[in-house]
Amino acid sequence: MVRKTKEDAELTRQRIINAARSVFLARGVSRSTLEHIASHAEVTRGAVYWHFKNKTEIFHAIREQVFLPLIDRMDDTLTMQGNEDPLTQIENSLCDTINELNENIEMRQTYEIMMIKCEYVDEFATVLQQILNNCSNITEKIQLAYERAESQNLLAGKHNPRALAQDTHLFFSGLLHMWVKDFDGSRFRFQAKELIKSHINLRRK
Amino acid sequence: MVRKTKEDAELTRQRIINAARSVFLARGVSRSTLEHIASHAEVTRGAVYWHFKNKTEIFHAIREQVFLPLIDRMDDTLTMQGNEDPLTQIENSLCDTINELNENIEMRQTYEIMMIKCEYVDEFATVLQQILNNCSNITEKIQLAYERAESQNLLAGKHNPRALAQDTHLFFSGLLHMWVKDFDGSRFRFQAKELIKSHINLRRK
DNA sequence: CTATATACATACATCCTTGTTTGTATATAA
DNA sequence: TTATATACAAACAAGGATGTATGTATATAG
Repeated sequence: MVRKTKEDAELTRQRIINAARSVFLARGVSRSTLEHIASHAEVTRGAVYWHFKNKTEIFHAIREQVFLPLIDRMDDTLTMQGNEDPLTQIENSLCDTINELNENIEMRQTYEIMMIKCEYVDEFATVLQQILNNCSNITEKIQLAYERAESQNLLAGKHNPRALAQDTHLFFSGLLHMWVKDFDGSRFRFQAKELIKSHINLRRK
Repeated sequence: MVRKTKEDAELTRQRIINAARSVFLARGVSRSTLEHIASHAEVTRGAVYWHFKNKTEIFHAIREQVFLPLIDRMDDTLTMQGNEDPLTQIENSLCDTINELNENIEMRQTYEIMMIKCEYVDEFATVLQQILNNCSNITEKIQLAYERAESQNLLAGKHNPRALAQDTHLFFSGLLHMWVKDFDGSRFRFQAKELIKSHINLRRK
């Protein structure tokens, strides 16, 4: 069969993306060929080349599909003035991300690909800058929350919010890396939320 | 020229390893061919195949050459009973690693390759387990130091050493990842030691 | 109803890359 | 001194992988 409607076409595009995510995860980005992806999506390389210029474009599509919404949500959780105190807000936003990783297969796979199934050279090197930029944004958001916590006199000791935010960000960054590497869940996944909780409790008065 | 003495042979072996490190760094592990490595080492693929079974073996050689001594040194710094207090001992051991990254080119390159220029699939997947094991060891060492700090009544608040050690480990793990990604040094490298210092100060009474 | 653009499938040409095999000069052991 | 193992270089064989070019059926616009 050929020539579907626009909806059909969009559907095969999505199937190619999903197939690519599975193949990238299993074989790594560089060892994945367009033939692997195509056959896993039950189409031919012709279809893949119709929807994407090359493998790199598929990679970016996968990345954006997961990370663009994620960044928005992270921003919301941290900025939203809920009825919790700022420290709990930080704790919840971190735990939410862990929850998403547990429940959202696409997100979990995408994280794993970006962290340990991809080589950041040539066309992929630009992604590193984007990652660093996102980190800066998140750290700033966390800092704002710590500033609110400080003004509400919730913090133990007299540490400045900037340093606290950077420390929290690095902690969480490390946690995510370990979470991903901990396949069987025996080392980090099972206690991720407790680690977050005690990290935040370190700062509580 | 052919057939050198044993010392000559060992020397070319080392040149191949050094060449591979450079090539891996520039092109990523999977895009690096044995021809790239050979020509960069000014030998032919024949020499490479003589010294190594394949690319994977070179990869492991690079890894072991840097990480085996590193682990030993990290152990020493943390276990050695110096005249500093345990918290300073932890701080110093982390700062030492940063110093090494700054000064030791091979180590810096190797870290970068392992973190962002390598895909952990198939033959490389086993490395993940080794990484997790190393992390466990280091965390335990840090925990012992925190226990000493606790018994010397150096800690602010009443947090258990295990949680503190895990938090420190995750923080440092995140820091190393960011350190590597921060090419121009504008975001993390320049303040890495300050970040370590304030992380430790968070725990100080 | 017809023409055209769309959404693919198929076929083709080219370039690497890998692993192995063979050749060879020389250090070294006997 | 000679035989053999060593430390490579050079040649060989074969299989992918990529990008493009071409073919084609059909939705859709006019």
